[in-house]
Amino acid sequence: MAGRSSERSVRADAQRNIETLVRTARDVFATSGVEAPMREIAEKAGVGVGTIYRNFPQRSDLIAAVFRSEVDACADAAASLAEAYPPAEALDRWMQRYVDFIVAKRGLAAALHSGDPAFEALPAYFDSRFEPALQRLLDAAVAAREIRPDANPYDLLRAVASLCMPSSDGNPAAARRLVALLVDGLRYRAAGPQGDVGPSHKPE
Amino acid sequence: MAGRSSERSVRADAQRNIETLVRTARDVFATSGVEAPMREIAEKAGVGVGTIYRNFPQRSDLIAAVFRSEVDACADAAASLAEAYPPAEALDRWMQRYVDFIVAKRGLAAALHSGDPAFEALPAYFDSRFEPALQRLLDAAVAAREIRPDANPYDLLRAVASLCMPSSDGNPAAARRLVALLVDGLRYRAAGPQGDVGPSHKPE
DNA sequence: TCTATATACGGAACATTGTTCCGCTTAACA
DNA sequence: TGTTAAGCGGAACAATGTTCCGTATATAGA
Repeated sequence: MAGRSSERSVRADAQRNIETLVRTARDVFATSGVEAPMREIAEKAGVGVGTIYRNFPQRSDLIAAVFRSEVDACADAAASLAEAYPPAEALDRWMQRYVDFIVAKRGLAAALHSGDPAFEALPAYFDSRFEPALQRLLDAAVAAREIRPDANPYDLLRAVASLCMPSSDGNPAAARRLVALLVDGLRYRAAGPQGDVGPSHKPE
Repeated sequence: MAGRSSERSVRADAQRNIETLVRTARDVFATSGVEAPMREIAEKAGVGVGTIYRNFPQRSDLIAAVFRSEVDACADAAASLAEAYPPAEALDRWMQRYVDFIVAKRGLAAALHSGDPAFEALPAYFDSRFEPALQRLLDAAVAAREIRPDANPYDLLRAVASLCMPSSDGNPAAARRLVALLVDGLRYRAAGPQGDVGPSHKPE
C-alpha cells in the first residue's frame, strides 16, 4: 500500500484494475446513483467482486476514492484553465466547472454525512485541493486588476455550493446563471463603490 | 388512513401499534442510526415485521412518519411555550428546542436528500409547520416590543439550521451558543441603530 | 529464457437486511 | 355469542454487502 520500494512493486494489472474500477464506479454512480450494487460495478469493469474488495475493503472506500478522484480532476482543471485563458476568464470557466462538480456529486455529498468513518477525511481533502486552486486563480485575476481584491476562496467555494444546493434539484442551468452573476460581481466594472458585493470573510 | 366513517373504524390494536412503532422507530433511529434494521424495530416494538409493512409499505415510509411526528412535536412546543413564558423567553426556548430538533435529526435530514419519493413532501411539511409556529412567537414578541420587528421566520429557520450543520458534528453546545447569540441579536437592546443584525429577507 | 512464488483474480458461498405471503388471531358489530 | 374482515406474526424470498479460497499470472532472479 505504501511505496513501490517494498519487496515487490505493485503489479501492473492491479494498478490498471484500480484505475478502471474508479472510472467505472464514477460512471455507474452517475447513472444508477451511489447505491448501485457492487456486482454491477464489477461486471461493467470486467472484474470479479473479489478484485474490488481487494483494493477497496469496504463499499464506502470505493465511493471515497471516486470522490477524491473527482476532486482531483476539478482542482487540476484550474491549472489548465489558467494556462489557456486570461485570468478573469479562467476564473469564470473554473467556477462553472466547479458548479458542474457540485451538482454532479450531490448524491455523493449526501453520503458524506452518513457518519461512515471512510468519509471523515473527505471534507478536509476537498478544502485542501480547492482552496489553493481557487486562490491561485483569484491571485492571478487580482494581479491583472481584473477583479476586486477582497474575495477569499473559502467563502466563494461555500457560497457557490450553497447556490447550487436548492436549484440543482430542478435545473443546473439556474445554478450556473446564479454563479455567473456572483462571479461577475467580483469584477471591477460591477462594483463602483467598495460595497459589500463579493462574499468576503468578516471575522465576527 | 382517511376518516373513521368508513365501513368499520380502524381497529384499536392497529392504531396502538402504529403509534408504538413510530415511537420505537424514533428511539431506535436515535440510538442505532437511521439504517437500523426493520427487524430490530419490530422486535423492540413487540410486533412482527409484517405489522410494520402493513402500516408502512416501505422502510422510507416509516422514516417519513418519524420525521413528521418529530416536526409536529417541535412545532406544537411553540404553543405550549407561548403559554408558559413571556414572549421573548418563549422565543428563546423554542429556538433551543428547534436546535435540538435539527441536531438530532441530522441523520434523517441526510436521508431526505436520497431522492426517495416518500421524502418528497417532507420539506414542504417542515415549512408548513415551522413557519406559522415561529411566526406566532415572533409576532407576540414584536407586539410586546421585546424584539426587532424585521425578522421573518423563513430566514431565521434556515439561518439556525445552517448554524447547526457544521458544529453539530462535534458539540451541540457550540450550536446552541451561536443560536443564542443570533436570537439575542433580535432583541432591541442589542440593536441600537437599525443595522443588519437580524437575518431579514432582502429581495435582490 | 525459464522457473519459483508471492500477488492478484474470479466468482461461489455466506451474512445481513428489505419485502412478501399466508395461515392464524382477534376486534368490531349485529 | 357468532360472523367477518382487519390485523398479526414470522417463515420464506430476494437483493446486496462481504468473505474465502482455488486458480492464474506478473515479477524477480537464475
